[in-house]
Amino acid sequence: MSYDHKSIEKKWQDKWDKEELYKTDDLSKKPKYYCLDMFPYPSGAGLHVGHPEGYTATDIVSRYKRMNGFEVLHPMGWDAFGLPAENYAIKTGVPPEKSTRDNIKTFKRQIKSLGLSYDWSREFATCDLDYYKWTQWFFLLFYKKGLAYRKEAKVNWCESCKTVLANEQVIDDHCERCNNQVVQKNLKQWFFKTTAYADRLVDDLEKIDFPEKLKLMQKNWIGRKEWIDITYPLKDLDREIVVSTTRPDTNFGATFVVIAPENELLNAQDDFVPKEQREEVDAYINEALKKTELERVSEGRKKSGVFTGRYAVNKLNNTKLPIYVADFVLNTVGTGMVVGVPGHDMRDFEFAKACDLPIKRVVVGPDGDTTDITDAHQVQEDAGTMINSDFLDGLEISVAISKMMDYLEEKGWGKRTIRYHLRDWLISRQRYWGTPIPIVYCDECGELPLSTDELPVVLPTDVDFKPTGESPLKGSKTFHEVTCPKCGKSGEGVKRESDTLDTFVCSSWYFFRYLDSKNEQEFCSKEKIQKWMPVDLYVGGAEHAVGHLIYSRFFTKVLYDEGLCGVDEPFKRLINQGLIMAEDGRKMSKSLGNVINPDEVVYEYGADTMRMYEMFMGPLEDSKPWDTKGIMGIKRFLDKVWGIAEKKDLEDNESEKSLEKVLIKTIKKVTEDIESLSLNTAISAMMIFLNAFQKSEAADKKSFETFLLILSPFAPHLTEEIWEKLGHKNSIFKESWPQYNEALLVEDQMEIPIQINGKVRGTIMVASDSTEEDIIALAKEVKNVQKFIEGKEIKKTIYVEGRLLNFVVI
RNA sequence: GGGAGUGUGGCGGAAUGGUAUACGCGUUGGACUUAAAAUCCAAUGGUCUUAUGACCUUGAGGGUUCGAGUCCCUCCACUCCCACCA
Repeated sequence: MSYDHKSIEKKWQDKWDKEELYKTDDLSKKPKYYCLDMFPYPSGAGLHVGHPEGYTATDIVSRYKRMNGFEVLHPMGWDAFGLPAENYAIKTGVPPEKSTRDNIKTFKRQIKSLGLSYDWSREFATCDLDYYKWTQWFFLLFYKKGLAYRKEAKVNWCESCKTVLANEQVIDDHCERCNNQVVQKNLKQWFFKTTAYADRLVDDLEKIDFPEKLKLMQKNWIGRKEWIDITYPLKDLDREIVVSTTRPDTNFGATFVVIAPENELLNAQDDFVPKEQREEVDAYINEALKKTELERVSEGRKKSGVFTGRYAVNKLNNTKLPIYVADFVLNTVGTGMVVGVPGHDMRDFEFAKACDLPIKRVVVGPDGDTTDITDAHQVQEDAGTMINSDFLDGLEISVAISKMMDYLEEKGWGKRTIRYHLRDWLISRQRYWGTPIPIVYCDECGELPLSTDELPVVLPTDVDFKPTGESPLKGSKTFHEVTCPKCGKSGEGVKRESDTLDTFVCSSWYFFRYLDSKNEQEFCSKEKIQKWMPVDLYVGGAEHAVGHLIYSRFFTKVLYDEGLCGVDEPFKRLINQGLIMAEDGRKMSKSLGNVINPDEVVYEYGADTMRMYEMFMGPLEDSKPWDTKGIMGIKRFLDKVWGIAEKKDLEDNESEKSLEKVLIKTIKKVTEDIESLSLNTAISAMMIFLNAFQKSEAADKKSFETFLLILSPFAPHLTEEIWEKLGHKNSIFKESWPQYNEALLVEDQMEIPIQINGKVRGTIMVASDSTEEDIIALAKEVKNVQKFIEGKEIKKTIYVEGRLLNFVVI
């Protein structure tokens, strides 16, 4: 018996809206629960089936928490600035503002069709003027605290499109749009000093409930390690160089030093490179700098380099190390120089082979090999015993590392330092569709921040989106009408910053704005922060592991230090939902034509079926393939529920004992499963109950109503409709979550499997209060058991209370 | 190259070290129907067996344990993240 999902779902969505059923009360005395989804980027493609997965999970938790007496904050908004809208504008001429607003409309309609219990009164988009005003305010806060600064950095540049490219627009070193080769260009750019918080970002991971996998990703990304800066005197020049390493243990095996082509030591003004080598070195550097990082890596790891003409002295053994310049060394790592130990580092080995440099063994091979290293397979990197290394001989590598560090520090030749893989966050973009940066440049006074009462800096509309090679805001006439905050001059010589902010800046604080989205005086009032932070549950994709989730933590820590927020971690618990794959097991993509449109599923089967199907597919965190046939299983389940409500013979009689037990088990299982977000097994449990209910001779109204309550967070429309049909005046969501009495689960009989040597040979039914002796005696009478113990010695008997009995025989 | 994870029926998946395959899909048979769909009932890991039952089975191989899908070791396959990071 199929129910009319279209009219039922529409009816309740309208009613919930009208009655503002999900509006959150800031003044409520109930305990708070902040349940948050990662807000979507409203793309032109519309909602994807991946979105409802996370949204349904948080919706179930929100409804469940409300029924458990919590005041729940469950908001939604739009991550609205970004590149796709700008690209669309370049292609079609439609302004980003227009296409973005249209997309938001579509997204909102689609999300609403799923019956999600958001408090829409708090909605905002990051491109709203009164949102990005506060994003600018955050920039000024960071600037004031010395956490925002400007320096030269490389950008990807496409000569034919005359534009800067984001990393994701560079495909295999070529421009996504025109396929032209991408080059690197230096520009002055803005940074946030995330590195200042590196330690706390690592250490505080212990305080929060994130997936271990994600914590590890963040740890590795921040990459805190102990290094040692070693000083090397130069030969024939009264100077020293500092080379940093995490592996000083192999330093007796050093045969050369390599320096990155970008390194400033190699500048023409510096006397580091002797005259006779100048030409050759410059030629090499020019070639190297033309290549992008990607190109440098992708050349099959072929090594090249030239001798600089200079030598460093290894004080450990007074050997001369020739200094080379080579592009496999990265200037951003350590001090931009590497000591080459070709015997025990693959890259150094390849380089030594390429430049015909000597190779020295200082670690014994795994098979006791102590011969000369001539072949790549002999190169050993991270384990083994030291040899040819003076005081380190015989030590394991791990021990040798700290011993060598101690020695170098004692001698005053080196100094331990903590270094990080994390770099400062490059936040400026040479783009139009983003938050303008509130900085003014004056010919007289230089770089100046605006004061906060001059905000917002409004994004102008008199802009040509077609790329010209410069930030689009540069060409606006109105935008640069500004007076210098210091000398008051205006006109020529006073200009605004024309870069915009990375959209990740906008999304680093949006979870604060929901708390107080209409506040015109502050980004959020202190009382509201005090009341609602931290977010109790945050659900979203794993792709934000080392981006958004680090930036948001960084922002919150800055606010904490500024005394504006009482907690220094924004998210108490985080869950990553897995990808939903296409039916063919591949990723859904437009080009493969295997995309499932949620609108069609909702239209055909209803929102409740769609919601429950996505929850039933498998564990929330796993990636799993879509199966259109599988939807029918859920559809049948909901139709059955409807069918029961339609039947007139639902009586107020006493429920059967056995059915009552199944119900208690179901409440317990669903309650625990929602808490742990194991929603697939919660649904199985409800199916088991429904099967039992249908089979039961005395299926009663009371049990059915209790079942509706636990089903309601999953299938809100259907349960609400049935609730009303059964004569209730108030919304089912105003009811309390059912409690269960576990004591009623105690059975007077229990089934005990009998094992012989761990193999089940029979089962017995015994009274629940039977003693071990009783059970053993009964077990020995089972025919099949006797067959296996006859004529054998029972060596040992194991009884696990209420679980099983095992005879060990020989 | 580094790090993390995953391997269970035809498929998605379930199992605090204690009766592996719950729940759903699919398939097969049956009921209802002139017929089909829908619905309902039954069966459904494999091999052997008349039945009772026996043997095998959680990627492969070993180990610990009275007992292993679960813990340990070796190997194989796949997935994700990072990556010339010194």
